[in-house]
Amino acid sequence: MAIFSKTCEYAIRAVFFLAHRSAQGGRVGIKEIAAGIGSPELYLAKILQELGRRGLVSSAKGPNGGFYLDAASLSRPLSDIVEAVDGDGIFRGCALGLKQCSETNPCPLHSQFKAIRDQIHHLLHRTTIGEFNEELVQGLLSLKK
Amino acid sequence: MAIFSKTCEYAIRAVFFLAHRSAQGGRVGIKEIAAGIGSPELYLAKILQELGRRGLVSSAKGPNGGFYLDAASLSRPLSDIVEAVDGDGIFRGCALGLKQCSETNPCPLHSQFKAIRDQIHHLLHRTTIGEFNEELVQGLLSLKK
DNA sequence: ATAATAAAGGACAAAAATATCTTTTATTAT
DNA sequence: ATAATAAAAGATATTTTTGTCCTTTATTAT
Ligand code: FES
Ligand code: FES
Repeated sequence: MAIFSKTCEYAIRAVFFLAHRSAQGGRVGIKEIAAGIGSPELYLAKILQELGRRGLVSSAKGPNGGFYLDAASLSRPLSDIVEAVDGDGIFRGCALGLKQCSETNPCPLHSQFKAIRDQIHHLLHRTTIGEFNEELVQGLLSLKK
Repeated sequence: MAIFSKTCEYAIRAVFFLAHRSAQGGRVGIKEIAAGIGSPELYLAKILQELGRRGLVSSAKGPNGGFYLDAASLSRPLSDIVEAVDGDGIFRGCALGLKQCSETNPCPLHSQFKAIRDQIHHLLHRTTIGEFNEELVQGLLSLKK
């Protein structure tokens, strides 16, 4: 098991890719994004459609069309992507799968895991989509392989 | 998405259940365990079979048979269960799904996530299977609902 | 207007995870 | 020895996730 679903991994990588590409103002076709992050093209298309519905990415049809991020999207937190794709289970769910995580009916791992979960939440909440553009441009960070 | 697979959640809950039940020396049938943690009986049977092969639980066939944990099992870390069921992805895998997580080819979330992953690893490694028996007996902790 | 381009949408397919069913094997008590 | 018990093992079924295909819609350039 990974922290995020595969779908969510693709979504985050794609949005990072888009962020740094559309910082220069251009639009990016699905083919280029998929090649850039190493994902199945048509599956990624579905994912971006959903993110589009939720206002996390923008797109334009026709020649010179493609996906892009506006300034508003660039400043949104990663947690928005994660919630859109994987829901809030990773933030609020019980580590051992109890119906609901609570202080009054805690599972054995509750107190320890709550602390870790909160860290994940804070990390994703304070990190914005556009935050890594510089490093991506400089090739210090990777979205592929 | 949750932290662990459903299979792994069942596995941990079942082993906790067994731990506190076999502290008094008895064996516990699969029906009772499944009812105790709220899991599908026959699916749990498969899971416990696999844990048995790996020496994490013990079992005996026939009348008065059932599952139990010996002293050795009680002192093993939770990470053994997690690795047996979910593999080591949660400890070593890249948050964004890159083939391998490394310092030389880091994804944008690498440094932040590595810290969190390490915490999860340490938590599961230092926590033993038998550790919560007292609280379970006292009903302070829950394995169901 | 027409043709070309590119995303949107709906239907379908394959793979993996979860769950169930049936038969076999080992153990115990009679 | 025999019958009853309970886990092991193997086969099958269902559901969810992941991935693909095909048609439609919107936009642009000619
Ligand atoms: S009840 Fe399990 S993590 Fe809170
Ligand atoms: S490379 Fe992604 S978490 Fe280390």
